[in-house]
Amino acid sequence: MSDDKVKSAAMGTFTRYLTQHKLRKTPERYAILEKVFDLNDHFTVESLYAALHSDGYHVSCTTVYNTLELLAEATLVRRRTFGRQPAQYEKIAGLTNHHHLVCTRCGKVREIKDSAIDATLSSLRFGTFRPAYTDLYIYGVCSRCAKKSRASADKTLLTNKNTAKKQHK
Amino acid sequence: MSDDKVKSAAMGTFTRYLTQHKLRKTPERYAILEKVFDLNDHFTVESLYAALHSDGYHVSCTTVYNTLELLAEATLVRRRTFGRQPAQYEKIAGLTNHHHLVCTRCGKVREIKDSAIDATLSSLRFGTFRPAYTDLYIYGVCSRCAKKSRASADKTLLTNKNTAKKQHK
DNA sequence: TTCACTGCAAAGTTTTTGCAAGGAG
DNA sequence: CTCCTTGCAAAAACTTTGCAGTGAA
Repeated sequence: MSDDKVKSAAMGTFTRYLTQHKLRKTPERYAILEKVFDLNDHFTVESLYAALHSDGYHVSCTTVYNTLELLAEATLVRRRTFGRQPAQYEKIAGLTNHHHLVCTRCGKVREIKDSAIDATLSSLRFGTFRPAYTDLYIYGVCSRCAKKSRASADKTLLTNKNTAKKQHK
Repeated sequence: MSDDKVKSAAMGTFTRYLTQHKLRKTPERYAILEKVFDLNDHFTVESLYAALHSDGYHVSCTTVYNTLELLAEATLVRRRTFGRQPAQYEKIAGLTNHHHLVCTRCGKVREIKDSAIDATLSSLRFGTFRPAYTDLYIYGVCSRCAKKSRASADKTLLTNKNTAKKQHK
């Protein structure tokens, strides 16, 4: 499906959602939806807000939050949180499915694709609960951090300062 | 493995971690670790703080945050975030593996167990990245919300007030 | 003795809320 | 014409930071 088709399908879904819930179809809401579907990766409230403004379109922060919540309820956008960073959002349709490797040491996130996981996940059924999409985080230590800790096991005195600082990060 | 064994293993790991990183073994840190391993489910910084205080043990909020971060780095505790709620923590060892069904409508979380998923997940390998544990969230609409929305599709006028209020939740 | 750790209070950051003005239905 | 929405500013909620005193090594 082309990006444009994905976008217009999303607009249709959103319109239906708004109608069904007796909510208003305001220009702000559609402007935000369009922008979200133009972006091809994660974004935060702030970056979306900035992107809209740099397009010369003024929307308040409140409205961005508001609309993203609606879009999330309409299953057009997902919201995720990594560590203690601000919430990240991304459109649901039109993105290839992916999962996240998160380093517990440095917080770095790497995206991965794995069809075996996808197959298992998409076959899930839970009685009355209707799954729409899933989120998988795999925590561990990235190679860089693993190497670092192997190194520090030796030069104990030198790394002293580093480990102390880490604590307050 | 019994709860006590799990706990003392955790204390051993923590001690090793502290030594290796040249950090101090303070009573506060061990008190927090013990409490964490006494709890058998999710907790927040606040509930842990309260639990310690009701035991008559005074630790500051700062120290709780601090120590939980250390425990997370030592892979003894995991940190997760559901929706916009405060971060939830839980011990890693000694809890049976489980995943979460999250309702995108009302935010309710239900724990589930599924050995097929566990099998797939535990077999994962990603080159130099060493997986320690995983986190799976399955989003969808819970039966209660599904029923509610089916109902509101009809009695449009009556539900008007409800949908409006939801927006600012 | 040293300097990492604790606790408090103050500051930050992200997100939510109150309210008046505006515009969709 | 109604009342849902917007935008601003103020408030809230959670977390981090600065600093002085304390205590682990």
